[in-house]
Amino acid sequence: MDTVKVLVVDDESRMRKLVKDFLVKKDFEVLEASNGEEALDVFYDNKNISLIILDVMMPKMDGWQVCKEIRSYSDVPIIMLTAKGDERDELQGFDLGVDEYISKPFSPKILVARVEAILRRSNVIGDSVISVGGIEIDKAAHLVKIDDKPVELSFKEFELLTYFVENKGLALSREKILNNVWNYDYFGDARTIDTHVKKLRNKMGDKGEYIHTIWGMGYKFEVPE
Amino acid sequence: MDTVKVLVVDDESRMRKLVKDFLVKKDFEVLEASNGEEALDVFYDNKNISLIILDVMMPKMDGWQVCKEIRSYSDVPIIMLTAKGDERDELQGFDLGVDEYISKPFSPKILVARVEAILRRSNVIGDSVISVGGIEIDKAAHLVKIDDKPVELSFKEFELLTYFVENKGLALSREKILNNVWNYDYFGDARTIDTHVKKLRNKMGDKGEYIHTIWGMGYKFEVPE
DNA sequence: TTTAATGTTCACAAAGTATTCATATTTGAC
DNA sequence: GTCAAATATGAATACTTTGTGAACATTAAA
Repeated sequence: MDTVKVLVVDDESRMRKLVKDFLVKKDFEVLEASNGEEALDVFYDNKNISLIILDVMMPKMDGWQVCKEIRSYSDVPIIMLTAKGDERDELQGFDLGVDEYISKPFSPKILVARVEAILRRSNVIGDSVISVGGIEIDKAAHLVKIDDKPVELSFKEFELLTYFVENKGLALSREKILNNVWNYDYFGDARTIDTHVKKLRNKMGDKGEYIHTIWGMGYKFEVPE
Repeated sequence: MDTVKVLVVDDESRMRKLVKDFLVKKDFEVLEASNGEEALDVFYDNKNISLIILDVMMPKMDGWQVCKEIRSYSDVPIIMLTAKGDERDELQGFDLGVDEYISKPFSPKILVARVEAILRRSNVIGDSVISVGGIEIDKAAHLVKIDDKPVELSFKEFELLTYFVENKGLALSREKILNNVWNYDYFGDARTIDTHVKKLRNKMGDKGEYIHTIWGMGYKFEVPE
């Protein structure tokens, strides 16, 4: 399986190093940022960051702002680190869509354990086979089977189908699809998606109908009852 | 939407009540068990329990055993409660597939916030579904159901209905509707709204009557008592 | 470097939707 | 009830979005 990328954001390099060392030991790939602005830059420049560990108190742009900004684009899991033990702060964090909230000082081992727990829950690690309505996606093997027959998909087609399946039942705007299957800074034509959807539908046979067009909005993957 | 079921397992009834009260306030349905064996019974007798809050120290069968047992059958999210602050215990918990680990004493509000965070991550709590008088609008899925039957609405119709429902009971002038459902710089005929209202009413069947005309003023969405 | 596969863009056809408009109907004031 | 103004309605038209095939660009493999 590919390495899992984690972005660690803290203004203290000592703290970043501490966290990084423990994550690297568990085979995570660690990216770093020393303030909020940098965090956003790094996040948008790298496509598949799986989790963000975010310090609250930072110069330029604090953790809350970073969290808000990122949440408007992405559902990536976020763990907040803070020195304060203020309950209201913590509740505020959860309202912003934070997944976990850890007070300094903390045990690095436990931080890593929580990272793994959250990634497990968000299907990033663990079972790499998703199966829905006769469609079987093996992320680790980069393989798709439909009704137990292998289907040859290109890289982008695979990514797109995986994104659809992982978000089944949800209406997905072209913008959202671009942000998640392509890079955030992709400046291409949104119609590219249409072309890929067309090819996907063709290759999927009957099951191509599971990808519904929502006119004026985007697409939705849905399996019949 | 259906209520979300949470199973609270603790041998102290005082503790169960505390947790239950806070969960009920947030519209969760709470089931209780006072020891490990009971917890398993309740879990297997109830199909759709969405999350388990599990005390570690209990007579008969402790939290770890319960967790192990349940994990061999189910991926239901589990939050462990414990009096100890022992790191090794906590790591052991995560290894067993625990999602969260909270030390007593804890803030009930924060417990509830963590419950919600985990359920959000496991896609149990979807983006809010608005439901009024038999009309159900799922914005995330871009879907409208009337009396549990899906209704096909066009993009504008969907937006218009959503606007009505989100402002039920309020008299809405055409100008206001134009500014909110259309763009502020929309330069078209206000009669356009009439046409869309007409189509909406048709597609809504009986429930079309919920959109009232306010003569000389605009429209109002209202459900009968 | 060449070749093959994949990804992207584009133009046009096809489908679906929004808007306008003419006419019918309803409403409230007198 | 009558009238004028407002709203409802259906059909025609204008517009937008999407599907599709082919050309072009890019990347990876040979």
